[in-house]
Parts: sequence; structure tokens; C-alpha cells
Amino acid sequence: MKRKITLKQIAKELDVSISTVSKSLRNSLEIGEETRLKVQAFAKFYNYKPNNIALSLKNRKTKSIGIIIPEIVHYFFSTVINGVEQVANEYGYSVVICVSDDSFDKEVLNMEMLANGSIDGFIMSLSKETQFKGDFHHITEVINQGMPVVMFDRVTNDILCDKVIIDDKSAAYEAVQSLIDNGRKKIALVTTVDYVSVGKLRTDGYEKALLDNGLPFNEDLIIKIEDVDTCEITISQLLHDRAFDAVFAVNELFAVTIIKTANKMGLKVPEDLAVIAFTDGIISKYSTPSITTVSQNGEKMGNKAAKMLIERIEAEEDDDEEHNENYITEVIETHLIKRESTD
Amino acid sequence: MKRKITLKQIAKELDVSISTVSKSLRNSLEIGEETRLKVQAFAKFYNYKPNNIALSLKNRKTKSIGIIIPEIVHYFFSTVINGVEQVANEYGYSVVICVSDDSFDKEVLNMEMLANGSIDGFIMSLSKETQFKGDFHHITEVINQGMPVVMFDRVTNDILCDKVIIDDKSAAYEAVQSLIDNGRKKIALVTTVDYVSVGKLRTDGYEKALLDNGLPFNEDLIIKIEDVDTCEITISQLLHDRAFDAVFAVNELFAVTIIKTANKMGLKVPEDLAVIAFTDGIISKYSTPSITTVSQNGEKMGNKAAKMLIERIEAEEDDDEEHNENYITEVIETHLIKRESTD
DNA sequence: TTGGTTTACGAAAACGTGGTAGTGTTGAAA
DNA sequence: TTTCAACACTACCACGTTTTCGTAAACCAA
Repeated sequence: MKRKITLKQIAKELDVSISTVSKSLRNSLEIGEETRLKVQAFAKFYNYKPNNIALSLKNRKTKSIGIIIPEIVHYFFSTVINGVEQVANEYGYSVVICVSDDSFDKEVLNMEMLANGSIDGFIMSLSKETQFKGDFHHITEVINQGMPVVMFDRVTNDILCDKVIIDDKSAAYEAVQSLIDNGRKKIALVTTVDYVSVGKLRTDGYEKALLDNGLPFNEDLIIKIEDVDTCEITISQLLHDRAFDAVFAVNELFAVTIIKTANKMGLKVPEDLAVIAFTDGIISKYSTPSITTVSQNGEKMGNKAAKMLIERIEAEEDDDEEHNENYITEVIETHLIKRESTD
Repeated sequence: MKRKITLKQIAKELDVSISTVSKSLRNSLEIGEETRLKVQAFAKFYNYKPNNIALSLKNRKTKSIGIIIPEIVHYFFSTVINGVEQVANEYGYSVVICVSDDSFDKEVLNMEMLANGSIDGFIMSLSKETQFKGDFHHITEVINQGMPVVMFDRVTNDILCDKVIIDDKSAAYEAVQSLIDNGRKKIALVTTVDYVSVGKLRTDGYEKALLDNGLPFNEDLIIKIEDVDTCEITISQLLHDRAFDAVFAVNELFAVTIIKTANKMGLKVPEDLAVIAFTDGIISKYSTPSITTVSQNGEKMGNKAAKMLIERIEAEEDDDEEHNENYITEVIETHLIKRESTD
């Protein structure tokens, strides 16, 4: 087991100074050709590679970015990570992952852990608990220290920073509109609890589509689900009353559960009940019937977020103290992917 | 925007030496109470936190681990990451993610990028291409430098290191046996190409189960699929000939595609065709019919791998040069989760 | 020989931390 | 008065790099 070789060791071995070695390896003209080649040969032989940590310390750049998400076993979030990773890799950055588990404390802890020099910037999506509490001091603190932050999907207006989102409201509008176009009159919305920002926006879009089409907006048709396990019971009750003929679900898990429940009760999808889900995931694609979805291109969001972050990071190098604050919010387009669950 | 404060700045501000500040903060008795409290108050006020990079350089420990996987938008792998992250977090480690995209070059590049001091150890699953080439020099090199490596799932006997796997062969055996127990006679195996280690093992288990039950082992019933897109065509042909009455698929994507194809042809699952899949993922659970699977507890694998790695890392601190090499291979148990696709 | 330029390299600082060893002052015991 | 310990703090080194500045030797022209 040979430890990695350092400049110092090379210098000692060849009986030159550390600076000579460093310069030789960077092909400085200051060093005579003979010495330079000798050093290079030696370094190559011992497979010298500069130590990243030392470089980070010196340059005050770690060349890595942190990403904090609520969950990782989750189709959408994993596609975002994938997108981030692609761009990061391209620019020579590493990606450090932290899962907040939708817990405020974990989110804070993770941020503190990474904020002490480990990374150059954050990409994050807020945990449910954080959105519920509305406490964002850990984020402002990081930003105040001059560390760039890009938020995606679950964002907040209370923080000024770059953001990557989809237009949840108009995407929801489009989905509901398409149900209406197919002659559906009683459209239910199956959503999460209010404090999740995206849930709120999607509800707004749903409402607007109804009103714009002269359909009544009925609170009873908005079904708020705390966790998936209670979904089936709630749904079956409402289906029993034939209270609606179409459903717009804010995620695919809800959608597939609804379809399964409907099937059990002898209802046919899409004939008796049309279903559209938000988030184009793997379930929607492989479900029977496959589910019409509003695609939310996680990969593209990840790409964009990473690009924005890296640009911020590398911009700071130059105009250093010039922290220019014209933050932008990038809106990624969505589109409806029609499948078997609608007609 | 205030940059993070350092020991040096505190020292200057309070007009004491850097060491005094350092010691005050670690509550050393060497420092008089007055000074100590003054420093602590000041540090607290300015929210002093030691710089991780400087610590890493000094201690030669980064407190982070690298994980290299073929894909991230993949149920099994994301559960493994989740498992790793849990344990890492518990022990105060960060997790750096690299995706090899099943490419040998990317795997090598990623490892080199991280091996230069960025992390204390690796957790990895081999890319397809690496398994195909059988070239593992990048891994041995890292190990020779004294960096611990734990491999999981897609492993190789050519590398000596800690490993976490499931018993693919006996798990496949069990699955096929259960099909036989239900009276199935012509059982097809839908698998990947040979060089993926787990594919090979699962095939072995399939064969053994057939032979042990006095059933013929027929090469024609082994369907090797390069990529999912060709799956449907191949399958529909074989189904047309009614060549088999049960299928054991090595992943859930194959399984769900088979079911959909069978349905299109008017065959009923499980009556006409029983299906079992490897890897208990989200598709199996929500597919219609839901799919019987061999559960492969990724989270537990991740937990175990992380624990093994961190133990290695922290053991090295003590007996330093004593690189003790009794590597262990941990086998995580699997079990059959019966759902609607079998009777 | 002198003065000046070029060549080829080395010393040292800086990044931020933490441990060991050392230094100077004070007060009290011998 | 001397000696010695306790106290309170500082100096210095190491971790591995890069970079700025400095300088000795060699060379050339006058």
C-alpha cells in the first residue's frame, strides 16, 4: 500500500525545491528543460495527482455542489439529480447529496454540515416541514455568506435567489381544460395538504380552468390527502356516490391508486372516469391503463439548475465583491402526455 | 455579504494569538477563564464554524464517502443510495454521488476525480461495460492507495474487498420453485445479456430449480434482452406460440412489459401466464395486476455497505499501516412477495 | 573590469486548522 | 533571596498547493 505521492516527496527525491516541482508540472518556462522533463517523468512514473483538498483550501473553491432534496426514492427527484449530475460532471464538479426526509431539522443540519466550506453552492427543494413552518433562516444565512443557492420545484417567495420551476398553475389549467374538452363535467382534484407550495398552485390552476369554462367550483370535489394510505378509503367513498366523472391528481401515486380503486368498484377508466396525473413518472407509463400526465421534465430542471448555479459560482470569481443580485426564475415548459386514462 | 469568519480574524479582532482562540473554543484549561469566555462569546456572535476543508487537509480525513452507480433514475439503486445516506448521516459523513451511466470510461473518470483526496472511501456497483470488459485496474489502484472500497450488487470476484450482495442464485431458485409448485411446466426466463454478473447467477438458479424438479432445461426458453424496446416484439412472438405458461423476469421492467403484451394478445395473467419479477420496485406494486417479486432490499444493502465502509475507514485510523485484509461478503436475505401475477 | 540582462531556480507566504512545545510572568514555598 | 510551579498565553509546525518575489550564476556589451 503506497500512499499518494506529494510535491514535497518528489522535490526531496529529486533534490530540488517544491516550487520547482510545481512549476515543472505546470510547464512553466521558468524552469530549464532538463529539470522540467526529469520532474515530469518522475511524476508520471509515480502517478502524481494534485491533492484536491489542498487545492480547495488554496483556491477557496471545492468544485462540488450540494443538493438537498426531500426524498431520493422518488422518480421526479431522482431525475432532477440525474440532470444536475450530468451538467456538474461536464463542468468538472462533484455532487454531494443530502436527503432532508421532509424534515426541517434534517434540512438545517444538512445545510450546516455542507456550508462550512465543503461545497461551492446549493441546489435545493424545500422539505414539507420547512414549507409548513415558513422558517427559512438557514437558507438566508447561507446566502448571506455569499454562497449561491438555486431552488427548484418546491420554492418560496420569501427567499431571493435563482429558481427553476414549472408553471404549476397553467400546467394544471391545461390538464383540467383537456378534461373539459372531452366533455367531463364533474372534475375532482386530488391534492396534498395546503402548505406545499406546488399543491397550492396546482389548485389555483384547477379552479381557474373550471371558472373559465363556466363550471361550478365545488369545494367538496377537492380532496386533500395527507398520506397515500388513506387515499383509497377516501376515494372509494366518493366514487361510490358517483360524485365525479374525472380526476386530476397532483401526483401519479394518487392517480394509480384512484384507478385501482375505481377498477375494484367495477368502474372503467377512462369510460366512467378519466384520470390525469401531474409528474410524468414510471408508474404512469407502465400502469394499466397507462396514465395521461403533465410531464414535468426533472432532468431538464436539474440541467438548468446546475447550469445556473455553476454560472453564479464562476461569476463570483471575477467581480468578487460585486455580488450582483438580479436573480432569475426559470420556468421549464410542461406538456400533456396523452395516454390511455383519458379519451 | 460577510464571508465566514476564521480563527485568524477572531484572533486579530480580540488581539490574541490564533492558538489562544483555537484552545478557547475547545475549552482547553490552558486558557484563563476570562479570555476563554470572551473568545467563545465573540465566536458565537459571529457564528464561527471551523472550515471543513482545512480540517480535512490537516486530519487527512474528509468525512465523506463516494458512491458510484450505473444509474440513479432506478428504483433499486435509489433505495441503496437512500440506505447509504441514512448511515452516513448518522456517522457524520457526506455522500458524493457519481453516475457511471453504465460506461466504463465514466466510471474510471469518476473514480479518479474522487480518489485524489476528496473522499475517504468508495461504495460502488459495477457498470455493465466494466463487467463486460473485465477491466478493474481503476479499482485495484484505488485499493492499493489504501482507500477502502465496498462493492454491492454488481460485484466481481477479481477484486478483493468487502461486498454486499443478495444470493441471486438461490433467490431465483426460490422464485422458479414457487412457479413449479403452482403447477407451471414451461417456465421462461427473461434476462439480460450474459456479462452482467447478477444475470448469470439468476440464470443458474433458474436452471437448478428446473433440473431439481425433473423439468427439462430448454435453451429456447431463455430470452436475452439487450434493451427494453426490443422486449415487446420478442415476447409477443413467443407468446403467440404458447411456448410457455410462466415467466421469471430478472427485472420488473421486463415483467410489466410481458404482462402488457400478454394482455394485448388476450391472455390472462395469472391464469394463462404467471409472472414473477426480480427486484421489488414501485412498478410491481402498482401494476395491474400487481406483480409477484423477489424482494431485494436495497435500503438494507445500502445501510450495510455504508456501515462496512465507515468501519474500515475508522479502523485504519488506529492500526494505520496494518491494512488488515480479512474482507467479508455480506449476503442480504431476500423473500418472495406474492401478489396478483401468480396464483 | 564594470554594469546590466537573462536564465534557472529557491524561499516564503497564503489558504485555515490544531497540537506540541516553549516563554514569560507571577506568587509562594524553601 | 532563590527556586519552582502554576498560569496564560504565544510560536511554530504540519497538511499540499500555487504564486510572488528574490537572487545567484552566467552571459554579453562597453
